[in-house]
Amino acid sequence: MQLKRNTLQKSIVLKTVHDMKCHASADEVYDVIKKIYPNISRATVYRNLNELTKNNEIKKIEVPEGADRFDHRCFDHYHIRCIKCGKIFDIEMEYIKDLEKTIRNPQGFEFIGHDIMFKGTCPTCK
Amino acid sequence: MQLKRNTLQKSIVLKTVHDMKCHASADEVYDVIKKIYPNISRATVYRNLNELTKNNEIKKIEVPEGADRFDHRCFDHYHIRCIKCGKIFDIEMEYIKDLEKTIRNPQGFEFIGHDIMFKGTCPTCK
DNA sequence: TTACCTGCAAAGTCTTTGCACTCTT
DNA sequence: AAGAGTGCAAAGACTTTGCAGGTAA
Repeated sequence: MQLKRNTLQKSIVLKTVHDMKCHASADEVYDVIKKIYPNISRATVYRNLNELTKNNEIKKIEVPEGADRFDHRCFDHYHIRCIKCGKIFDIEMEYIKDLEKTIRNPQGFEFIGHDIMFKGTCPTCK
Repeated sequence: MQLKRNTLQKSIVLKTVHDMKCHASADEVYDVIKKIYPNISRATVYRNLNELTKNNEIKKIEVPEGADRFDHRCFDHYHIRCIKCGKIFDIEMEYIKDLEKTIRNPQGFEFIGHDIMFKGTCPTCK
């Protein structure tokens, strides 16, 4: 499915995620956009972030401990979450394509993929 | 830290998680308890689940897509989440103790551990 | 006795949704 | 013109918290 229409709001959301170059939450994206486009609605930001994720133009990182993050890098990669500041960082590690194949699977699950989330302390918080 | 006091509520919460032998959410635990102990408060269930987690008597599985789950098995292990029914299942796979050691770590993170969450379809939903 | 725990209700965080209006196509 | 997208406010899902009263040690 493609974006059906090109609205100003959609392109601003995409551009903002790309420009931020970090793992921003929907609200952080919203706050940045609001400064240059004060009438945008939070709901519109959420809707567009989700649609851009579906279309693979950005990547959603789902974080159990808090708000989901949005990443301008679309390829699969792993993350670490700092337990002190809560920020998400990229991990420099090859994506393990075949991880699913190493699993004993007597029940017969159909695997689609996996995420690895490391926990730790970032250099700033250490 | 240990449980400081043994209250009826605490022991019921622990017993219920053990007896359920599944990856129940806090609300599912609450619903079961409510049948036999109708006056218990949801807040008490949440508080006790969190305290039991801290004390390593149960294990909290943090799920980005929904409510956290509580597991009676305390050792580290991985899970799969069915994208259709949302249920969590155990994965029969060795915990990779040394995963953190394989990471290029020029920024100098301090690693504490990791979680792997597989995605897929369970036998029932397939 | 006293500090911890409980029940209750309210609030908090993050996200989605219903609705009427607007704008792309 | 049609219907997809928007802004707004409300609601929804999940969880935590403040407070007054209750209870284990």
